[in-house]
Amino acid sequence: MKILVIEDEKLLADSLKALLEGKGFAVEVAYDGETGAEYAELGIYDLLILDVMMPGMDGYQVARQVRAKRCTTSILMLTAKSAVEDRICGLNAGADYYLTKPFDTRELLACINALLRRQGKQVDELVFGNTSLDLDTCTLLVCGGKSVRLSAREFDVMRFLLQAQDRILSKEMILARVWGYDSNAVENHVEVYVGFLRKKLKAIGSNVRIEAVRRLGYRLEVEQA
Amino acid sequence: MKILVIEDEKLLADSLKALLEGKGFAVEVAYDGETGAEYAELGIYDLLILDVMMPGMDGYQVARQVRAKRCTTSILMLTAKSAVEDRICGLNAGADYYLTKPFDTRELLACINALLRRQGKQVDELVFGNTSLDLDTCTLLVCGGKSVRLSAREFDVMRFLLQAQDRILSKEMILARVWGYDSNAVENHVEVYVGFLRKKLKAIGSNVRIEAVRRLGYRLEVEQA
DNA sequence: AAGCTTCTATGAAAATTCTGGTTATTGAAG
DNA sequence: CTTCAATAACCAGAATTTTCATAGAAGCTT
Repeated sequence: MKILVIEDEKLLADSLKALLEGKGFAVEVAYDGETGAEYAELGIYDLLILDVMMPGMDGYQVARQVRAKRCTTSILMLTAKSAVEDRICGLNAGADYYLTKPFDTRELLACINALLRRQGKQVDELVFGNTSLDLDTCTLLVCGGKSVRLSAREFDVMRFLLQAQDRILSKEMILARVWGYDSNAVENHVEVYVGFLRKKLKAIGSNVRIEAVRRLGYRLEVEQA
Repeated sequence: MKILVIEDEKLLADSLKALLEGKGFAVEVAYDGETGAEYAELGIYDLLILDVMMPGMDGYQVARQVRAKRCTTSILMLTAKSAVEDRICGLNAGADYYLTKPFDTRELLACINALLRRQGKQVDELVFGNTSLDLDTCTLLVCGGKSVRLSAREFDVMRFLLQAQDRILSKEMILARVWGYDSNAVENHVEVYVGFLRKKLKAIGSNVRIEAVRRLGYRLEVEQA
């Protein structure tokens, strides 16, 4: 995670850098608006922390220019100006969050997390071996390879297996979970669907195998080459 | 643009609703946390406005539950609690922005815009494949080609599909979003309107197909030549 | 009436379940 | 260490059920 701090007060800028680096971020600092905007437009940062009041180009101008260049990096505006008008101005200039100084460092970190969480590839994916299950599209895909759609029932079974990772799931458990506790489906249904899934896993070249564990059930396993 | 307000003070809730509807948003209100969470989990809203202090389930709990259900709707938290700890708690619970009462309506609107802008949903045109939807004229058009007018209902369905891009939308979700969660429309209505849209997409030579995903719903797909 | 929306009905398609038979694995007895 | 029942797993295809697409009629609204 790469953060650019644009702040003319060296003291604050440097202490921010230290704080954030302590939390594991890669931090760069620009001490004026012009260079800040220039760096920001590279589009290589995950977040900009932007002071409003700076000599030369102020924070609003930087935000507007960055946005005008279609750069969508999240912007956290940080300033001593606490008037409502200033906050509105900042948000309208393209900021994603507005925090007034003096700020609590824990609050700053919570904001940063919220912003990164929002843009972060909210990976709605379950993974095992080289294979993952996309929850949005019900698609099973091999890392950098083929993919295949699952039917609703196949998807439910696969998801349950992936959630269990390499633990063993009994057929009773799978039945109860996928078909429902009170359905009258029988264990053979599980066997049939495991069969379907094995076929599809093989078709896309997955290294995940559904291993049958006698008397106990099934579990996922990564095939050794 | 659909907003859900979760707020137990009827007066505030209703004036928020009026304010936002005046700005062209479709607004629904839940007067307690439980029903609010239930509605929110439908995933049909573009934004949740969430009060923290409510009897029963409070705002933090609602946010956490909604996030636990993998619902990524933006959350704007609104509350009288102004302590730093509360703001941190809200953000960590999954909120995207934290605003303290009393708030300036212009600031609220600026926040909402910032959040919606971030979702990339404020654009005047939704695009998929070679086809786009003009929000001003309710017109579906193929890049450099023909165009066709959509009826209001067709438009709502198409817009929802385009917002979801290639994610699968269940008929239930489309019903809730387009016809309203409390309408007595049935799933066949969705099927019928998908039929209409397919006809129009074909008529203008679009490469966008509305694929039916059995048991799960519909999704957009670009037709391979 | 025209156009949009809703409703109903029907055939088609696909997913799911069921069935019966074949193959594999286990554990105990020889 | 074999052999052999017994049990479990697997498979292919048929039967069933569910879901989907479409046409056309009916109802509204303007």
